[in-house]
Amino acid sequence: MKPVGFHQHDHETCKSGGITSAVDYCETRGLQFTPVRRRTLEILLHEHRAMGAYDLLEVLGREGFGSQPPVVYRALEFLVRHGFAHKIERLNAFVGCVHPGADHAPAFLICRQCDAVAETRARPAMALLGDLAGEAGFRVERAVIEAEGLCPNCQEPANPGPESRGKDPK
Amino acid sequence: MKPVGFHQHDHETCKSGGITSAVDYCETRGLQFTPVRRRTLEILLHEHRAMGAYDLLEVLGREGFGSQPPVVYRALEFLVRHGFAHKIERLNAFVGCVHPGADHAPAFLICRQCDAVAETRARPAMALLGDLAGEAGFRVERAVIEAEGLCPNCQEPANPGPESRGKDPK
DNA sequence: ATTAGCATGTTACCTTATAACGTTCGCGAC
DNA sequence: GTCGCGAACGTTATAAGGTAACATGCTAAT
Repeated sequence: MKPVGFHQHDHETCKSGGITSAVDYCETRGLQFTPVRRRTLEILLHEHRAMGAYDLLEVLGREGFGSQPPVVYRALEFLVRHGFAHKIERLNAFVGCVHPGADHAPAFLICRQCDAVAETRARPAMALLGDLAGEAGFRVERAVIEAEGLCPNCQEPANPGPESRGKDPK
Repeated sequence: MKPVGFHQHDHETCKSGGITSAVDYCETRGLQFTPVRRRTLEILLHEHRAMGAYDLLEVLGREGFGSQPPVVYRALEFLVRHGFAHKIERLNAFVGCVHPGADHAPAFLICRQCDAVAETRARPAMALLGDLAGEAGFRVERAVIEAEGLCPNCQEPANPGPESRGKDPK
């Protein structure tokens, strides 16, 4: 059940950090960090990988929250809107955000083997992209940058797929 | 019905160019550029914007091809696999590729107003991204880069949405 | 107490995508 | 020639992702 981040890290800390910074953020702006929203973010942070809305929904349902799609989509919409989570377009899935608050132009590194997702800074790449686009007269408002490949763990031949939780090699 | 490219261009040429280069490519590799595949590409090139699979399917169906989803998804899979078309993840939609063959690390500029999609070179941004990822030990295999914003046409206040074909401003 | 706003829940439905299976056609082996 | 094969196409059925619309309950302001 090891939560596959790219490197060893104190997962408890990164989970609780994500939550407390969401709490703070909401408090200072009068936003309601309600139980579903909180729990949804907790699950995302705990799993530390991209999860489909319906996977989340199943968990929420089992825990006594509503079990219909709008429940989870609304929670996700809130989390994404305020930067506590991100949608991975490539996967139609969601990840919790580990760098709370901050300036946030994230790019994602998606391991095709174990589904782990890491967030990295996209600012430089964004700038370049903005320039290129500018030459064409296009004004960029936001950009999706998602790289797919192999994470450090999965590059070691000894780790063709971390225990049972990995994807089929297909 | 003006096919909204970002700037004026000889649309006929870009259409027929796309087709003939696909024909060539397929010929030299013994690939079958069948009627459905050809027609699917023609439609994409003609429209010159991102189209949903089901939009395409409707057209194909009306023209006497099969009218069930797998028909269009298979054609698209072929076109995408060989680089004749691309999927825009952000939109769950597809565009014809105008730079046939070539080396191809495309980034997309998506106008949120009129749905026009332009392709631009992503190589420099890719390189940057690859470096950043490398620092984290991640090996990038491919990347999705999709910028959303306003195309030159839609930046002019006079063009809040090109005639009837545009999106609702919402 | 009344009203307004927002969050939650539900039902019903739409869109996007794939699995599984049968048929047809072209082609090389025999 | 015809047998067997692989590739493409077609179908039915169903999975997976996402939203519209409406009812209920809480809280906060008047």
